[in-house]
Amino acid sequence: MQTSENNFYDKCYKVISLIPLGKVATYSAIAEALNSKAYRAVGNAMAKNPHLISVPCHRVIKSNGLIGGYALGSSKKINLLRKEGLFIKHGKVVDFKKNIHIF
DNA sequence: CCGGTGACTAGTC
DNA sequence: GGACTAGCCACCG
Repeated sequence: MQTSENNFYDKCYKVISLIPLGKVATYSAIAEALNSKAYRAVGNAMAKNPHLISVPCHRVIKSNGLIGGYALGSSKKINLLRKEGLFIKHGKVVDFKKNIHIF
């Protein structure tokens, strides 16, 4: 019985886990990868973040390049992204378009 | 079924 | 470029 591993949420986590280190993706991009436009639902999946450790949700940012939010605090998210080689300025990723991961 | 909610987005002023 | 509004989809009670 398929406990539950084919939901919209789990799909989000799966796609996000595909993001390589040093790269980022937008909520809309993830929704597109799921063949949907539910970028809001993607954010909901992160908000529940049952896989905060297993999934690099910190690599997910807004389409605007803003950091967005994080379960441990946006500051922690910025710190992690910086350690991955990304540049953050004023809460936004610098040249994030060059580090966007395309699925 | 319906209303409220959210780690969003695009458009307008 | 900052602030506000409306539209958007999935989940929960």
